[in-house]
Amino acid sequence: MARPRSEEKRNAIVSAATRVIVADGLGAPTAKIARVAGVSNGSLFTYFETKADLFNALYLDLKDGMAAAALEGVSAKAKLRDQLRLLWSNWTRWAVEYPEKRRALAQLQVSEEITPATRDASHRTMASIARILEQVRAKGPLRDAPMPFVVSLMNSMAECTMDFMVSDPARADKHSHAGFEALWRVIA
Amino acid sequence: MARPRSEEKRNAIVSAATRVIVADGLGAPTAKIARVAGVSNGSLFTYFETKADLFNALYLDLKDGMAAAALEGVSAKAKLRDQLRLLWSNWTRWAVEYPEKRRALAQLQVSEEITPATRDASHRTMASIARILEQVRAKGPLRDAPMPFVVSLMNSMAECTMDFMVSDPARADKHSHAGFEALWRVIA
Amino acid sequence: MARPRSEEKRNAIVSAATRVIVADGLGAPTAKIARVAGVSNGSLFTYFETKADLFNALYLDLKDGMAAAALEGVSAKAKLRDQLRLLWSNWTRWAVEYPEKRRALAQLQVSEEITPATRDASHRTMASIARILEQVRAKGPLRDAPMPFVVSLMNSMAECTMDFMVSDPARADKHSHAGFEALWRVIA
Amino acid sequence: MARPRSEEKRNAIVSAATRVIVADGLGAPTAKIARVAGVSNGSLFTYFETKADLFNALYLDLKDGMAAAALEGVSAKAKLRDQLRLLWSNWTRWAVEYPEKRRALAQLQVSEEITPATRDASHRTMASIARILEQVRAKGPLRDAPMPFVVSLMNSMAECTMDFMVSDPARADKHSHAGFEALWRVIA
DNA sequence: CATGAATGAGCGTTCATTCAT
DNA sequence: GATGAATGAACGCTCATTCAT
Repeated sequence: MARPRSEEKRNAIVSAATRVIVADGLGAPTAKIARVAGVSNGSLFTYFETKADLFNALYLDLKDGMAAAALEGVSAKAKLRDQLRLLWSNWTRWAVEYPEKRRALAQLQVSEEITPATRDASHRTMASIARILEQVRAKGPLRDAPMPFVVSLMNSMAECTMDFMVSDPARADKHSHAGFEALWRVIA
Repeated sequence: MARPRSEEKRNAIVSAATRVIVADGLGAPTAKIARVAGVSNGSLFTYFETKADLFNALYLDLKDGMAAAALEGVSAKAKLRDQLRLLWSNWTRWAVEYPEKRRALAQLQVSEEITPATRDASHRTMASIARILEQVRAKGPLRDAPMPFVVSLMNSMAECTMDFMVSDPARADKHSHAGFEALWRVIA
Repeated sequence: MARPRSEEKRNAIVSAATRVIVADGLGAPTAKIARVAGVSNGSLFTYFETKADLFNALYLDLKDGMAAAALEGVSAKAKLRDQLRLLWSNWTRWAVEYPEKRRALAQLQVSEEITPATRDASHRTMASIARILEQVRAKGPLRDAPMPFVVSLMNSMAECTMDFMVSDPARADKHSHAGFEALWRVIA
Repeated sequence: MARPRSEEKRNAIVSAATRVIVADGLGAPTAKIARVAGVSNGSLFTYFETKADLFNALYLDLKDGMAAAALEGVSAKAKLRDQLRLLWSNWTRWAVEYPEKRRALAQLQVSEEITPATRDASHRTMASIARILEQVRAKGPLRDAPMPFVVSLMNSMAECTMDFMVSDPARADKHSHAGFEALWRVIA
């Protein structure tokens, strides 16, 4: 269909999708997402042609938001370790602050509905993060490993760290720190 | 007196489920699993009461198989690093050898159908692996981190490693080695 | 704004259900009811949430129609015996005129799907009839029997009468008359 | 199939069917009936070729038992009114004593599975009862009504009476008496 | 464009009956 | 004959998507 009218409505749908996915999984009916968003089930399809489209858009939204949060205040002028440390701390804090977004993202990550194109796009969004990582890696023990491998490693180490921060919030900072040090040992 | 339940048929179903899940995801129709297994759709339900039961059983089967493969030939008398290295090498080789099992397992891992009880049972199956890891950790930098955190880290680092081994089989050994060294740096 | 729910469609479904139940019993597939009604099987469920809901609604519809037919032209000013006689005659004529409705109703009556709430509601619909009966009973031999017992008696005597009117239509009036006289002897 | 071996097993099935029907309705699985009877589901089908056959046999069994109970001690030499009174009292007492049998019978009565042949056979079983009724009717107000009509009337009046006896056992005798007097007024 | 009714393919599960043991 | 596994048609209901209003 044509371009949707109301950005507001689009956002309502995307945000409802996040909450509904967390509650009901990816099998959640589009009708429920629409209801939670406060729009009719028909309207959902004027904003997203298919359910898969909605999920792909949501995936990108979440990834963008996460990357933006992670990069907040990270300056290219700072020392590399400090850049990465701030990045890591922003990132893991985001996860604790928006557990729903993270849960939804985790579900989408493994969904077959997310197209390769979408995954590609999300890599572009993560590019700034990857650039910092690249510099750290360049002189470390993984200097010969493919970059995507290193990115994956960082991602999954971050996931682990976030899981423990979320499940044990009292020691969230401690877990975050331990995770960072582990990462640093891996790549630097 | 009557036809006994056939272990063979049960295995056919479990194995068909593995293949069908890889092809069609967890939403795959039970009827298709039955067809691929060469049994009637009704028969599937004499071996597994519900689709979720089948998935839980499959999850356990796969985890057990994976753990057994990983522990093959690992001797408690060997040096710790050698124990862990063999374990890692067995484990990652298993993933390359049975990519379908790994793909299915990955899907199951994030499924809401897998019950906490099943996850518990799978932890028990992984206990021997965890024990080795525990000894390595005891004197390393993560000596104060919770064991489940370390297990998670190892798991996800293994997953990353396997992904790259599968996608770039020519250098599988290299990736496996790099993964192991990274792990060692993290915990030892 | 959207297509409104169509009363016409609802009626088509209810009416189709009547006919299909007569032909196939209460086990009749909802899909067949939908087909006979000329709607998609999904549509049936926008008008009635479940098959049981449809049956409860149908039950009430039929009871209401039956009661309305029975009370047609019955005036509280007439002599009691004349009131009851007209009621009886209306009632039994309705049964002959709409044998399908009666057959369907008979099935529904014994169905476990009909909820107590529905049965209650149907009693309210029959209240006007019961009131007439009550007055007749008050001075007759059953003056000490519980009202529900008397209502039951009347109902089942009516059922018998209708059965014979339907199966032997040539003498329908005769049977109706004999039934009424028997009833009168019972209660007056 | 051939004639079944064990009369005992047949009875177990029939008796189990009674209980299961009361609990679960006519839709009860044959497997459950078999289990309650303590036989395998396959065995049920060596005693009754189909589920419908079982139901027809059960129907006849129940009717036979009911008729036998009703006729207990009824002597052709007694006065007609006394014969009918004893019959009625036996009959209604049977209903109170075996509420499950009556409930099952009520369900079967309206089932489409009971064949006309079976209904015929049951009439033959009720013949002795009908003969007494016939004599009473011969000189009463229904002397010109068809016998089946009168039998039906008596049946349904008995049903009503039993319902109230079962639901209000403290006054069972009173209800039985009131029912009998009503019947007598109808036919004598 | 917004709405929500309409559509119909699709799914998990049940169950009467058959058949291998 | 007894057993219970095997079979597969059948059913109620869901839901992504379309379309009339």
